[in-house]
Amino acid sequence: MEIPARYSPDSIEEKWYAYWLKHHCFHSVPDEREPYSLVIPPPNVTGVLHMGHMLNNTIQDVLVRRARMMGKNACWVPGTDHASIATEAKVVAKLKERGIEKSQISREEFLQHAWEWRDKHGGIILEQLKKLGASCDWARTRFTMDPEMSNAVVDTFVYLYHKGLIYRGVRMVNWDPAGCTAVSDEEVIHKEVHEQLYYIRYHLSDGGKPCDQYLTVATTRPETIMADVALCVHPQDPRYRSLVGKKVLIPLIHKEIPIIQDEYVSMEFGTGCLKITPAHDINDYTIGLRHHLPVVDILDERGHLTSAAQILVGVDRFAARKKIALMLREAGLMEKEEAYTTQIGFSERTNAVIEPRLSMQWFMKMADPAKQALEYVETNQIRLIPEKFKNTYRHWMENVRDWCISRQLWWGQRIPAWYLPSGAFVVAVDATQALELARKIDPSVQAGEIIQDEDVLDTWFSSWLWPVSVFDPAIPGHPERKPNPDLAYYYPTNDLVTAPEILFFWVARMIMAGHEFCGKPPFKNVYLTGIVRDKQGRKMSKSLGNSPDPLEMIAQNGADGVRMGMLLCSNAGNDILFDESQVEQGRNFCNKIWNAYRLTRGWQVDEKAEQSCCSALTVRWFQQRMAQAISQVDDLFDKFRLSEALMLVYKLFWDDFCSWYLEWVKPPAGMPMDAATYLATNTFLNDLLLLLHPFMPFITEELWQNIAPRREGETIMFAHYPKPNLFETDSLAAVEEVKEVIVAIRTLRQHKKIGQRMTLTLYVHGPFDVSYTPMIAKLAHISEITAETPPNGLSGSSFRVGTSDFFVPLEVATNVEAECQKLKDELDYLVRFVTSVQQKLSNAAFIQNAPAKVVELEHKKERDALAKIGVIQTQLKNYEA
RNA sequence: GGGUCGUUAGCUCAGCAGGUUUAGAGCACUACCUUCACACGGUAGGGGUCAACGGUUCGAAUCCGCUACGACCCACCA
Repeated sequence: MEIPARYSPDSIEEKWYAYWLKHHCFHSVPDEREPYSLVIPPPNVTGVLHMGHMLNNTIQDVLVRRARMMGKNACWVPGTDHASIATEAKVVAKLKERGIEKSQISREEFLQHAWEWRDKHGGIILEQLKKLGASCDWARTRFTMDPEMSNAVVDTFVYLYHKGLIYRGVRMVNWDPAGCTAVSDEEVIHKEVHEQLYYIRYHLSDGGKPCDQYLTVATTRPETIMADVALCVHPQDPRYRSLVGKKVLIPLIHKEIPIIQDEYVSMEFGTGCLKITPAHDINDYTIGLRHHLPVVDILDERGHLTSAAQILVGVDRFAARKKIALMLREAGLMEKEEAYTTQIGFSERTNAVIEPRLSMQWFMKMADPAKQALEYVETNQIRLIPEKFKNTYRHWMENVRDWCISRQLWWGQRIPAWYLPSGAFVVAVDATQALELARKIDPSVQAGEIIQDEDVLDTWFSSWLWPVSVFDPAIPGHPERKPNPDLAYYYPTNDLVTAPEILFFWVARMIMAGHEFCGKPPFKNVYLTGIVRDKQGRKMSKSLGNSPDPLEMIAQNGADGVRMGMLLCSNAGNDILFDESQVEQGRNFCNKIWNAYRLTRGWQVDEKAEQSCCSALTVRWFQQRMAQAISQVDDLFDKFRLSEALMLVYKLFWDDFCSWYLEWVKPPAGMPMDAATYLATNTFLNDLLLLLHPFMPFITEELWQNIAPRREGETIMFAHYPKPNLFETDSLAAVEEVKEVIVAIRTLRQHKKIGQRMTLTLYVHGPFDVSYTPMIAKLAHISEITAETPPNGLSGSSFRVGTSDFFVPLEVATNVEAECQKLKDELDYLVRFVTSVQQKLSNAAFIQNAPAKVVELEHKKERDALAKIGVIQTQLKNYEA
């Protein structure tokens, strides 16, 4: 049986994923076991896998696989999000390519296209997750626009409306002129931009004709001057006091507007004179309300000037800005222009500059839900990992504003409100119920006369129900609803793994919904991953083209290698500077594991052979080491320190198991091995595979299947995760000293150019436990270790481990001068060190104040260093003699 | 403008209820080695005044203050 020297993942990964699916290993149904549940942050239905997903889902898979092995009934629910604005934008673009404008087709036709698009591209991302090894319960896959999921959303709306938490009103909202929709505050991203500050002259009006006298106004948005309804100055500003109450003319259109005063205006900024444009600025809007000013809206939904602007009608706002500036210059009304840096809001989805716009929208009151959502986190009923996000979370929850939940889109759950001809409206789960309610207002109303609201709900208004609705879509609004065993069993879920950027969008709102509908928070731990960045620290994005193709990476290095690469650099909450070399490290590790298996596979067992002393000692040591490592791993998992847990297992396998254990027990080439050691080695390998499985599911399954006979359907996924045992730190420390001795002898050989084959004798003086001699003998090629004093005049080298001196007789010519210099340097260093320790010890305050333990430690340092100095001095003397 | 977090080897990070650390790990690097599991390897090794300054303390990478730089969050001065 020939096993290749290199591990090749592709066929193996495919084989085991199919096997797991075939045997329904990922599927979970409620039973008497303790549940462990986790819901996927649903990716956009038409999205493709990027590095962020890779990281996020690898972490989830590690958690869920470990829980499963620990005997819990683990359930990881997958699914996708309809992502209303993002998907709608994609469909609109797609239709445009085919020469179809959204405005030319009906809502129904558009939705048909959208569903076609979804059927074609939806779920690709879930297929990609399978390549990663994700152990999702695919039978439970949900989509936020599945009929029953949508019903839940509608029910929720109706329920909250009747509870008084949802209302409709005209408000200044963040308008996305590219998406032609309102967006919530959270979907606006502020960026610093370099703009111009224009200083524009408004001449005073003399009965509609311009006087010579003028006021200068500084603005970044000259294209909105046509929407001005007043100029405003500070009441205390002496420059303008006499002008208040007079009128000025808007440049270019010569419309007369008043000069008013308001304390809002800052006297220091610009000219101290502010133009008031209520329709296009939130502050101006509030000032306008205060002074009962009219609202002149000159922009349409796409950000083009309307006829209300009188000039440049139909021109885009930014083009208009340039043109107006030009016209003002030509008219001699532009006093000056200066560079100006300011923050501007951009749409998260379309990257269009957000336009403050007055419009009728639906809102949800957030004050009360936020209070409860904050309390869960403050009282640690929900743990944020890392904890630093608590501050950010608190700040947001304490300053939350009402949530604009309506979107002027078609792709999504349509708002369940119906309007009567009179303009009154009713909120109901469907048209039939709506008609009933409508007739209570106007008994004469007919079915065809009530019209449903054209808008849909914000995507987050469906995803905030996710941890509830995936288990039971029939949420609230149904007081008579039946108890649902899935919800009762799996809710609340255990962990949520997501990105900090959606802590407010999604996590906070899920907490609110969970509380509202289940009376309990939806999860216990929120693990916030970092943003995946490239080596230069730039966010990985499609537009930058700096994101490696995850599937390509898996094809190159195997899913296990990629998972390991992701995990190694993923400490919670910090951004991840991703470097493909880490994936290479993962791939190399797979190969190491593979070859350790190859080695043990090749061993012949001799039932009659006695276990060697060395092997017995080694097995005993590794038992201790395993026990220690298992409890360390448990501890790291409790703290969600996944990358450290993986590193620990990595070193356990590579260093402790391969470099030490296997080398110690390895029989000489062609020789058989005793049964006891063989059995122990297999057990260790088995346990190591179990520890590794959550991180690297495929290779561990492959090897686990091979190291012992398995029945069809059996899988490492349900093998019992190793439990921590007690271990003796003393014997572990003893073997650490053994390793040190071996390393010292190896170093000696290298420096003195003594071949590995040449056996040496070792003299030891001190408390070193000589019962470990066989282990040293094997790896350092020592023929014997003796406690005798070496005969006088014997040449050789000495070293020190712990508090024992070692001496190796050597008859090799040495470069005495170089050797002495090296020893002198070392001596120098030690003398300086001892001096500093002694200084500390001679400090009365230190002796008085420091704990006895610390003082004793310093004494020990002194003793050890002095002893080392002694050894070196003897060596030097020997050389000089 | 306000706030949060960070700055430890070339890189990514751990250590931070002050003293068992004369600051650790992995990767990268250097030298030697194709020796019978693995060159996607072995053995050995080099590398940091813990961002700067000041303070508290017998003692500071660890606590406090300030500065610089970086990241993020929040915010209606046009």
